[in-house]
Amino acid sequence: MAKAYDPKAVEKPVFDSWIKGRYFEQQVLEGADPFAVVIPPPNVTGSLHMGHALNNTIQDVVTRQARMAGRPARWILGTDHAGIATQNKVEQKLAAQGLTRNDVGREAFIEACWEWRREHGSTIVSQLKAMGCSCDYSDEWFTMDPSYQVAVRKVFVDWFDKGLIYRGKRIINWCPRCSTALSDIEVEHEDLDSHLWHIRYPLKEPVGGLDHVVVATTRPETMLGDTCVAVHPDDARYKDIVGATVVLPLIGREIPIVADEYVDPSFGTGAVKVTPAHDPNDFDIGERHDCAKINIMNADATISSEGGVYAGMDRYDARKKIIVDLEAQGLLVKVDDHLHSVGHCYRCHTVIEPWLSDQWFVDMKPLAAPAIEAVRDGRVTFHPKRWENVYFHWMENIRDWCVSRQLWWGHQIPVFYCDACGAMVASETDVTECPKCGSSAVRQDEDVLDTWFSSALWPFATMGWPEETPELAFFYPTSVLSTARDILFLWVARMIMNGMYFMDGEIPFKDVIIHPTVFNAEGKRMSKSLGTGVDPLDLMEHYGADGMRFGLMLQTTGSQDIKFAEEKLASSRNFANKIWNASRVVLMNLDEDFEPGAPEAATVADAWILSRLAGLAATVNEGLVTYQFGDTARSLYEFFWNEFCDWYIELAKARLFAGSNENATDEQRAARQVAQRNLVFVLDTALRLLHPMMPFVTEEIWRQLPLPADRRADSLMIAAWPDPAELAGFVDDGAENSVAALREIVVAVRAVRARYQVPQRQRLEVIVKAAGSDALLVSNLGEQIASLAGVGMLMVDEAAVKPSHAAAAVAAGLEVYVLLEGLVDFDAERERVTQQIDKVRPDLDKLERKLGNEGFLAKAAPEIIEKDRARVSELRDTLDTLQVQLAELV
RNA sequence: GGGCGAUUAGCUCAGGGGGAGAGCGCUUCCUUCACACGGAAGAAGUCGUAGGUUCAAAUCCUACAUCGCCCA
Repeated sequence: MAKAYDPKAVEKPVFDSWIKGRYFEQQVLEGADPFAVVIPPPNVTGSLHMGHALNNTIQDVVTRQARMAGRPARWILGTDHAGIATQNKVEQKLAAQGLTRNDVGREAFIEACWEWRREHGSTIVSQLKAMGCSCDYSDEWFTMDPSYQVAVRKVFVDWFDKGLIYRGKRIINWCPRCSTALSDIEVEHEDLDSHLWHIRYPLKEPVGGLDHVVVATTRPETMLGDTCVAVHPDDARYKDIVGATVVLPLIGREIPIVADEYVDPSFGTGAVKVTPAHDPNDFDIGERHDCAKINIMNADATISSEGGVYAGMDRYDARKKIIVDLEAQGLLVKVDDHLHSVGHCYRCHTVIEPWLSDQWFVDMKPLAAPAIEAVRDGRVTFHPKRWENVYFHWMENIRDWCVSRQLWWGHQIPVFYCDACGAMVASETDVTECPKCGSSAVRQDEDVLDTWFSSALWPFATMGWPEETPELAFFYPTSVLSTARDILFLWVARMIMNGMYFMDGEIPFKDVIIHPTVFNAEGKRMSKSLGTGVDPLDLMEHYGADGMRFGLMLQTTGSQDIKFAEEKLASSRNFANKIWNASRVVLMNLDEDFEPGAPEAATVADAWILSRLAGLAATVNEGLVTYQFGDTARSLYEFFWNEFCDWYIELAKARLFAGSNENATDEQRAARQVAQRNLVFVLDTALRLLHPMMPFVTEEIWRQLPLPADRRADSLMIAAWPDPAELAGFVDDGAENSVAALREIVVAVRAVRARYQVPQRQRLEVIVKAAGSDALLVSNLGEQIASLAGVGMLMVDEAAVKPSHAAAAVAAGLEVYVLLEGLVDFDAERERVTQQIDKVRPDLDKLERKLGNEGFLAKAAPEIIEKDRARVSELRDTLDTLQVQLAELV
């Protein structure tokens, strides 16, 4: 084995061996308890970012654990066709040749999209492989696969026939750059510093001395499309002018003043201009008062021919010009500063235009009801649970979903129109002849469906639905869905609704993990365009895949944000190296003829490490099934480094070395073998527990371990998960206490050595003052204490008196004297002991006061009182001892 | 406006009624035959502020402050 762990040398061959062994593939296994995960399909245009790195590590950890625990585990892989994003990429490519999609035509454009996907679509999959993700790479899905198209069409036609999908002229969110409608949740709102313009609208005829009304607006340019002015019906200021007529400035259109409950009298002037074709609330007001809906904007956000002299101008140029013109006419009353929430396209960040157009909608309320119930009654559980409230809030206020997109790349809406008789039918197969009149003048709707419409089918369409496949029967519902919070509505909620609707009310997954969002070290959103991102591939280059994975797991706590700490990856890389080297020392100390065997609690050290191992197995098991990744990673780290490496291996060395000596006795040889077997057993078990988080280094080492036949497997990833119940028999509180005492004494002696800079190789003489069971304990641990603390002579004496040339310490409640002929610095010792007294005394005082408190004695739990009494007695002993030591330092 | 989260050592974060913890960084010592990606020993915190509940609060409750996210 190399002296240091080299991820580059290990990862590729290990991964290839997993592929070769086909361990990632999982067939239907009737009668077994399946474990399935569907990957949140990454955008086919995308490359791996930190969110993916974290999310896929989580999925791999739970999948690997389940697989080792014996469940048939399948992690279903694939990508999303990402309508807008892919179309943008291909349009950019065309633009480089001076072409637009209209130049090449729809068919050629779609072919270019497929071409793009063939060239770039596997990027992210290869990156998942680099991470070691145990997805089933032989079963890769794409939301535009032919069979997936069948599923999408079936869903659309089913809903269409049941009236859950309808076409309507509504205000939708229009992205002028992408030139498509978006759903409400694809719009990101951002508060921008803007203005509230107060504009005077003259009345056609004065009413009761009033000759105008002042409206306040954040969007003056839309006035071109105003078709009424609204006030609140109870607003005394405007009571008289309701029903009067206003002459719209710049345009000259006569429009009415209406009274509507929607108007907030306290906002602005209490009078609002109403533009039904350019604002959803205005649309509703317009509907109630039967006002015209005048669309003053083109698809590219320039002013349409309805906009008079402003026609053809960009919306913001028109705004400037309109303000100038109003001011010139004396109609601009004032301009206030105003913080305005502005919607932006989630794909390109262009400001959204609320726009009146014909679109397809899904009626969500009937779909939402059972999906709410499934979370309410716990069939679906969110982790952390608080996300359920966010889900409920959105689902209970759900609005209809605009699913049509004016794009070419995507699932074309399977609705066919007959130009001869005007019939409209939805069909799972292409229609070439009108089913009503037989005409062949039939054309398909030109729009495509929202990408999320297809990805909402992911948990069952990836199992072959609508075919009744064995996979679907076996693996659905899936076990866990892990994802980022920003697609809770876009995807998770819709999957639950779709799953329940099309799978006979069966949920698509039982547990939903909403993992933290990874921000950069400054707490800012990671963004490639802003250069604030960190590339997981770079991180793996520096720290290895295991280092990156474990470093991410350490940071995955219940918090909703991670301020990315690269130093955690560095310590995780060091941890991988530590695992490597600990394994090296174990393997290097095995003999050619080593016979694997069961562990044996032959010494207190053995009993202790086996007890700790049992505790670790329980902790890790519990941690992983409850998705406590940070805690679990910490437990593994602490056990392996601070217990196994720092203490057990060091303790075992004495037996290993003594037993390998030429002159070793049979007894020593036997002890060496026991130590060897225990080292192998603990390492074997620890590697299993570590494997889900650090698959590469653990696999590489594990294959070199000589194991008993019943513990072998072709790969660690399919070896048995340690069963906490089987290990529970090793729990040994006595051994844990003994080793705790041993550690305290060793540390105390080492501290003296460090304080006086006694060279490592110089043996020390130590006296421990102890009586009764304490004396027995220390005597029994004598050899170990001696070997770990570099002690040449250890004496346990009930009546020991501190020699004047000794440094003293208190450890495990016992006095420890370290003999230092001519070395003791009395002044320094006095200062140190004084410091210790100053530290102990306040603790003791506090505890004594507590135990003198009658309320405490009356109400606290007996075991707490007992524990505190024991502590007081120990602290008092310590304090007494320290005071005696101080007095002797003269 | 409503909701959620965060505030603990210089930094990044655990801990969630009963002895303040880790990693990194820092100080001192050590190339001893697993590991310097290492070992040994240390220093370092009025647990955001103010109230309250309790025998007991970093931990529970209520306000407030600051930062962040979501919804309208």
